[in-house]
Amino acid sequence: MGIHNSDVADAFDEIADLLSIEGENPFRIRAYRRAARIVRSFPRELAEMRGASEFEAIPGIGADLAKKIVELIDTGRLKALDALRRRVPPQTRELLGLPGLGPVRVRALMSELKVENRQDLERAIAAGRLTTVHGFGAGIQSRLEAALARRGAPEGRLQLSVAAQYAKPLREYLASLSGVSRVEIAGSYRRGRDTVGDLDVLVCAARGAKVFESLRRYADLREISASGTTKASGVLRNGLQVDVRVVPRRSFGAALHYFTGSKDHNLHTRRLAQEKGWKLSEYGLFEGERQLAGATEEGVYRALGLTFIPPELREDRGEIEAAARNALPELIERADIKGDLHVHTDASDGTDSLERMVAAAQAQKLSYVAITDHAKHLGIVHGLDAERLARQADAIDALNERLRGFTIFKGVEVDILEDGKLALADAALERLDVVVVAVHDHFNLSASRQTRRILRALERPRASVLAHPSGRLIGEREPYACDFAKIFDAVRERGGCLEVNGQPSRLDLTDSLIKAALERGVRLSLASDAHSGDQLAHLEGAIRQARRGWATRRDALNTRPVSEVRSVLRQ
DNA sequence: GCCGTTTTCGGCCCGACTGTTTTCAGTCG
Repeated sequence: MGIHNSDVADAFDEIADLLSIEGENPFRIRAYRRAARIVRSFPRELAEMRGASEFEAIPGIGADLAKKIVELIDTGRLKALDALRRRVPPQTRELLGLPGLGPVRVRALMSELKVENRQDLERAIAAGRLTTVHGFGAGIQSRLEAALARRGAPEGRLQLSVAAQYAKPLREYLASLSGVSRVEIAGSYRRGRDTVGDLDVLVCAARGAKVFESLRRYADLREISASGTTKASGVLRNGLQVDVRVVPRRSFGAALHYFTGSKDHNLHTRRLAQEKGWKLSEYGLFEGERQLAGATEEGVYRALGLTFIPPELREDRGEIEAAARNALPELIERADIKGDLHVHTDASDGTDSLERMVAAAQAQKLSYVAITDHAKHLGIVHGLDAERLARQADAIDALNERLRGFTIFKGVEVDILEDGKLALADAALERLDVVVVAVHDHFNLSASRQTRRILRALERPRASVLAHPSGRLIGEREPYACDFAKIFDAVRERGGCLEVNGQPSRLDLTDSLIKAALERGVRLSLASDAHSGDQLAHLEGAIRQARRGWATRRDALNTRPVSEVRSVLRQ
């Protein structure tokens, strides 16, 4: 059993929690949390790397944490964590997740009442002992009772597209209120992250109280948990947390910057301000009392000596340094996209005919589309065999004859079998323009077998696009274990493409893997993987994801005109 | 615990809201 990055991150998070309950130095705790975040989204498997010296080169990982990573990979354990668990009962962590309970109050519960987990807490409340502890009043008790009654874990993160269904109506409602001049959904929603934990809503208005009064009447709202003069928090009926912040016009840009995040990006920009002797907060950039910037985000960045940083890049992954050098990438946009190299029809598991998919692509202002129905394989519904694939190719040739200014590429999406062979023989692929290869089963092979399997498939002469390359399904399945660096190099060397799949539940590649791939010079294919005409809109998801991976127009094949695409695919 | 064209020691973002307070600590983002 190998150690994955998420195991390392989990260990660091647990250390941070337990240290906080112990009352350790908050900056030391922050270092562990930061390291956990970095490791969790790190594009390479740490276990595949060379060791301490390479770990130390990662910003945020120093000598001590590098040694701990080595120990965890080599032995599967961490002595420091084991010792910590003996000093602080590990179940106390679950108390930290309850509203109003932080490290100080958890420590008080442990020492005063011997409360170490949720059950202990329930019993203490039932016995009426909670309010005997200093700092615990009736208010906190009733909040805790409510939280304990709700049971289970708090609602997890929503897929971005699901969150959008709630964000858009809320935004419209708030924007319609009198006195409100502008509303933005900020946070990870605005950064285009693949999942959203809560909605951070920024409202430009002179007075917060009136806005919050109206918020209380919003039909989809379940409760308001906090409400002051500039800030209110509530929960929608579906459990989604909503934080609304009201700011005046002169602070709107600074507040939008602050509320968009990410946390690490904000900390970094605030440090920049500090170095110049200034102060950056949600109210603006200040030199003493004097406001230097704040009405617009552009103004805040400019005053800090930075070019405007698109929200998708704000993860403190080098964007601030790049902006200081005026070296940010010109991120890919919808208008750059000329075609889609991965769509399905009702010949396999799609719902629309070839003709309707073509019409939908034309309506999306695309100039080409590749029809890539599934090839026949175990578990694939209505997959095409060589004969049906040939008949579809005939139909596409005939339809291409009639089309003006639009091209249909003949393609297929073919399974990579467990041993790396393809589910169709090379001969059946020869006539096609685009061969999309993909893993659809056996996700749990060892990293070395999974890597060998995919590398072998990429050696097939006609394989051109590796679809949804990590295999992850958001909230359901993690990326499979595999040496992505080797796969990226193989794709580049054969002149193929890595797909960025825009299906809302996939968004695969992930942002950090896209960035890693581009650093290795790999070309992308941004694809909708549409199974119906209206799903061509999923291209938007692929574009957002590619932007988060620092992709420019030049990084994607399907920003090129049809002639160039054909020659690249045929080489 | 990390990090360094001011530093290898001494810093580490900043503000809102709540509750139990009587001037503020704790929590949250």
